[in-house]
Amino acid sequence: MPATTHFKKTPVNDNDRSRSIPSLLPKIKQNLLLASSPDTALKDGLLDIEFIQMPMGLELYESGEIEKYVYFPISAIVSSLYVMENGDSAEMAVVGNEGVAGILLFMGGNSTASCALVQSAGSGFRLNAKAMQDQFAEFGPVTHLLLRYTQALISQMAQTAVCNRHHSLDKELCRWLLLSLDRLQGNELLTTQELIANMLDVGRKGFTEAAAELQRAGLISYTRGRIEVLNRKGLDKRSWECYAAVKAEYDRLLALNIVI
Amino acid sequence: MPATTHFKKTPVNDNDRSRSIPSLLPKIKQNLLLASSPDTALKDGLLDIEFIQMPMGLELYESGEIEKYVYFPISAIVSSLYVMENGDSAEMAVVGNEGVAGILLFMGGNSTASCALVQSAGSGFRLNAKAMQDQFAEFGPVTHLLLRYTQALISQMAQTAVCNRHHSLDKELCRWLLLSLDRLQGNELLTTQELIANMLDVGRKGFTEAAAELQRAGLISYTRGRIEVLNRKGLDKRSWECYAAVKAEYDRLLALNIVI
DNA sequence: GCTTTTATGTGATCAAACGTACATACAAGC
DNA sequence: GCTTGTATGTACGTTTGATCACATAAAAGC
Repeated sequence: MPATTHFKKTPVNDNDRSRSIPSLLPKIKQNLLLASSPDTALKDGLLDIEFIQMPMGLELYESGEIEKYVYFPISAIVSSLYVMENGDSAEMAVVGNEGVAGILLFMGGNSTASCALVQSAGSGFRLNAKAMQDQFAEFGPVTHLLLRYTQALISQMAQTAVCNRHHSLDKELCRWLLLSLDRLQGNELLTTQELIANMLDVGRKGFTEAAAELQRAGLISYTRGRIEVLNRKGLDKRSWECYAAVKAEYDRLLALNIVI
Repeated sequence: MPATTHFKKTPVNDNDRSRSIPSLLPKIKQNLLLASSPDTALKDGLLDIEFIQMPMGLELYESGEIEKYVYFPISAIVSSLYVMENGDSAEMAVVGNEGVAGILLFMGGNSTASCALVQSAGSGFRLNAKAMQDQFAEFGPVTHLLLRYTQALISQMAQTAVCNRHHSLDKELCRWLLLSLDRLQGNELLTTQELIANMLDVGRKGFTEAAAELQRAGLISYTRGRIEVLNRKGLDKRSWECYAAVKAEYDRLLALNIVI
């Protein structure tokens, strides 16, 4: 896929809307949460699933709104942000092909206090709220999988909060880069520094310094709109356990490589 | 209850262990989450519930441990902390008589990355893990209530994270005081500045200044081990929406005054 | 090739918060 | 009344990051 599609302006691509589930199955399996769901659940419950493009900057939902869909990214990355009235915000969690955005939908409250933003362009699926809630209400394997995913997400939020509270920008950046990278193929991110800075709600200035610092240390290399990670281990080490702890918790709770 | 019991050192009081549920019912109803549960659920599912004293500083569980109990505070307040390997920590949420500590128990992962600490002494109930999980597995009104509570808790975590990220100490303190006060009777907190400072993992120095600032503004008044809130509205205003947003979300999701 | 837009680098100032160390003052025990 | 422990106040220097303004440099459009 050429890099230009990363800046596509069309909000959604409905071309694949009419495809039958069987033809979508290989793609569906690329979302690890969907891949871990029993095939029966996929066939019965996901009739309304739609394959969509998710361009960078697309707002999946705003705070306070009632959510109409949940989103299962494949190659896209979604950031969950909490935004205050005065515009102050903080990124709570990153969601990629390991999970689903819109988790609070099936917790009972219809709206959420956070908003979700496509941080890195790509594709994914969306499923309407009703179908998702029905699946959840089965209280079967899918329900338990979603609950464990929720717990993993909570862990990520907690770790993010501590990291925000205590660590300098460059450590935060290390954690962020690794978390994002895990949800992509390859070693490069196509985003501007300013976008990341906005995501973490940190001044671009401070951010630039942190990035420069990491580049000096030989851990990353960046040019306009592109950040390449050169040394994952180095970033990991530099982030203290902020990245490793989150990753361990995801592995433990979701055992993503194993189909239930 | 005399103030001295607030510093009781005995970890748990098993005196009431043998009481039958009916005789405990009035007390049970003091926890709003339990009060909102259908009576049938209380009678069927809570046979093993135990009334306990929760002295200040008691650690209900440590990070990584497998939880044996969940805790429903009545007059106690529990803080949920996330602690890193190097000791850096952050308070994620405050739990009082409106909720339950140990929420992650029924999410599927057996252990939790956070730990819980009694921040203000008092009484409460504990219920063994198995009984709690069985109740949750019924997937009835109690399950949905617990899920909504979880969502409220997530909102509190998110708001706390943003507040940590952006606001000065005195605003954080305002939020914290109000959240704690909501979970107590009266207008005073029996805690030392140092304990609160540890809770928020902020230097005692900075904390003292913030407290002094609030006292100068006539919002609180404190002496050793005792903080009295003089002007709730003032604190609310000063905390921006950090307190109000959390409170609104709890009210919306739990409608605590209404029995389901 | 030129201009326009957008991304990134830099510099200077300012406030908030940390760490450390020390000073004070209240409380409990004997 | 005295000592001891603990809670709180204060002062220093340092660091980090926020803010604003401006300089440079790479891409995009024509």
